[in-house]
Amino acid sequence: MRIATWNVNSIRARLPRLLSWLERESPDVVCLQETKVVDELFPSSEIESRGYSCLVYGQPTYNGVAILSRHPIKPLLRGLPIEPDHVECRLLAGVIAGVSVFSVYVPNGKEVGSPAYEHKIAWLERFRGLLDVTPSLQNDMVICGDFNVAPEDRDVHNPERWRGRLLCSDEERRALSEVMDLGLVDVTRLHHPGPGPFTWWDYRGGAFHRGWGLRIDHIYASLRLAERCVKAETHREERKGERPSDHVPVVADFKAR
DNA sequence: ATGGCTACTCCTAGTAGA
Repeated sequence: MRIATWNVNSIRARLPRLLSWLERESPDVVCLQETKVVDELFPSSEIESRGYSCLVYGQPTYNGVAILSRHPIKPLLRGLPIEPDHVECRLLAGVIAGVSVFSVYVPNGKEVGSPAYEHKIAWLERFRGLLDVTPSLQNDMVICGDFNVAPEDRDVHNPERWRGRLLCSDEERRALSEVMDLGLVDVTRLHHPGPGPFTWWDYRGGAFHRGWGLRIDHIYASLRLAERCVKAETHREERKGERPSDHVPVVADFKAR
């Protein structure tokens, strides 16, 4: 089973690239973030014609998550329970072939210490609370997404320059590690000691060309599922060429039980 | 490096992203 995650930075802007990538890589499951579109305008028919079902949870302009699958999807969750009045489409989950699949888009945080930053930390804490009562943790579960956190220095092209800054601050890393401590495995790290592989490069300043990347997109598997992970990679070629997202896909392969 | 992209929208200029 091939499971992927990709922050596409607008599903409509990225549709041609997504479709050709789907045909080339044939993932079984794809978790998308930053789709930036309401559900009625999600390009479901184009994706379904390539053999995928779509589970979507979107809003105009901002955020938006989706799960594409070659196998039937049983919807599980849309958003964090008890969301405040301000709705943000950042979490979607479904069950696919016995695996609980989560697509998450963690808030960016804007600036260390800002209200947006506090919201990011609180969001991770609430997410932890949700997972803590999820029985799937003991079974087959995968949490894919843009976590907007580079967990360690080896996830950063220049750790000294980034130290303490947004995406790398101690508080963000601690909030994420408390989620991981519930019993999740970073499957990329099973196969790559680092530095990298990076998943995001700023659009500005030729960051990709200069190698100024971060690893902020992750595939986290429950202990039981992680045992079956035989391969994990990033598709950095998707950062090249015509109209790329600023993120690239992360792809993991799991052997059958 | 922190600018100097990119994509969005009921303000094509202002906001957000990371």
